[in-house]
Amino acid sequence: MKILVVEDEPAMVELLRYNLESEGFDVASAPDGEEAIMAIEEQSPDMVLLDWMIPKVSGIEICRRLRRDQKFRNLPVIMITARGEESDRVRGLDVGADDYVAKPFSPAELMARIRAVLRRGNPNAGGESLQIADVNMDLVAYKVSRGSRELHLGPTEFKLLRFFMERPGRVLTREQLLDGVWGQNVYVEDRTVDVHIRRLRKVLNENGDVDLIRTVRAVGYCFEKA
Amino acid sequence: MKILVVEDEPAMVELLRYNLESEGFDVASAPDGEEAIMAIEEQSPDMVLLDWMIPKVSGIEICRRLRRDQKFRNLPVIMITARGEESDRVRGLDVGADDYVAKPFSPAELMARIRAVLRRGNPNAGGESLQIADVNMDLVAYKVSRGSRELHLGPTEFKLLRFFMERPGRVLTREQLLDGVWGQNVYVEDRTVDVHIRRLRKVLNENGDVDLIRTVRAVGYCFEKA
DNA sequence: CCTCAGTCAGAAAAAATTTATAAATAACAA
DNA sequence: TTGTTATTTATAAATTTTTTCTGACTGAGG
Repeated sequence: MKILVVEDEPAMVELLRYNLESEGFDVASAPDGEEAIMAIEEQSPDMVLLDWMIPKVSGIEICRRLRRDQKFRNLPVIMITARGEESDRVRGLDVGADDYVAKPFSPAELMARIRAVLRRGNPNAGGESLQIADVNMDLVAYKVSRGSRELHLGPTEFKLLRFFMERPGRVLTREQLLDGVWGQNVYVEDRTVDVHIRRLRKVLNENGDVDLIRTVRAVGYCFEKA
Repeated sequence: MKILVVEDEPAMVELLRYNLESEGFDVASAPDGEEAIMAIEEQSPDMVLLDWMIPKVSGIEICRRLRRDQKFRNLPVIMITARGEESDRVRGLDVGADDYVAKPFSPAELMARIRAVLRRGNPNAGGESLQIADVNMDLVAYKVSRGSRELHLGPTEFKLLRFFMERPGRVLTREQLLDGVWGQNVYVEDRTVDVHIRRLRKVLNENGDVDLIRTVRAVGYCFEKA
């Protein structure tokens, strides 16, 4: 779980880094708005702690941009700032921040808010199994079954199916699948996805079961919800 | 959008009701924990404003129960309470509340927090589907339906319809359509647009439905608003 | 060995574009 | 109005292109 701290005061960065690392998070930091934007693109953190008053591009502006960008729309953002005025708080939240913490803040409360925001973003976390239609994936035992039939999946097929089942009903592009299943800086061909889709289908539909994976031509694939 | 207010002081309920209704929410209320639980089951609100100190079953306990219940795991909860101590705030958030507001609070800030929490819960709200007349386009699942009938569109028809539905009631020239749907440096004949319009019409009006695409002679086509 | 990931290449399927022709509409003159 | 003509759009069929499917092959690693 990586958290990007966007803050220009080194002392504050260190305070946050210390607390976050104690909670087991990876921490990256950026001292100003421009670097923040680059860091978000490059490191794809799981959450951003964003100071309002930072050089170059303001926190508010960054937040607005993230919310407009399809790719980062759901990236959790907590705004941190010295401005405690109510109107500022309202503005911070309305611009799309997930939460708002005023300086000076208590580290324990900030950590609680971080946990709360992350818990929301990942409502599946904590769940030990996924169930879509008649397909069940046991994330603890790493076993998958369709109906009463146990399925044997290779590691990649497993991750692929999991990625699908965490996003049922969504059409996912090959690029999204490669990023999510293979990892972001892995170079493999687009066609590789096709092949694994085929293998997954083969196992999933061994009996005459209906195909739950829908091909959306020129876009990608979708695991059907119902 | 229905919000359940769980609060035992009538004056506070009225204050909240007034503010919420001004923002266009439906409001239900429950004076204690037991009634709250029933109200959640029966009315299935979209969000709960939960006072910590209420009779019978405490707010904390209700929150805990909701978080354990598969059915209500994702129901947004904002805790409201007189207790402003940091340890209480941490506890409120860690028990699974989506946000925490201490009394006395400013109505404007509470409303901003409500909007923020609802926005999160509904990441689909931000233009993930288009609806014009009885035609619905789901941009996440890539599914199009007219009335209750599902339609099958090829990639180009899909993009074309999307382009139209994003600009209902506007007459679009073939050139505009080619730029918008095909891309700006693609050379294809004008007639190609006609062909795709025809295919789109065919699918859209398979039943005896009225044609929503109006031909504007010597200009182009228009997707009718109503 | 055995399993599995990745690549490739040809087959198959689906969809896009062009072409040719028919139909519709507008413009205009009688 | 009524024909006539020119222009524009509709439609089906043919062709081409794009995209996906599929089986087979290779090599890595247990």
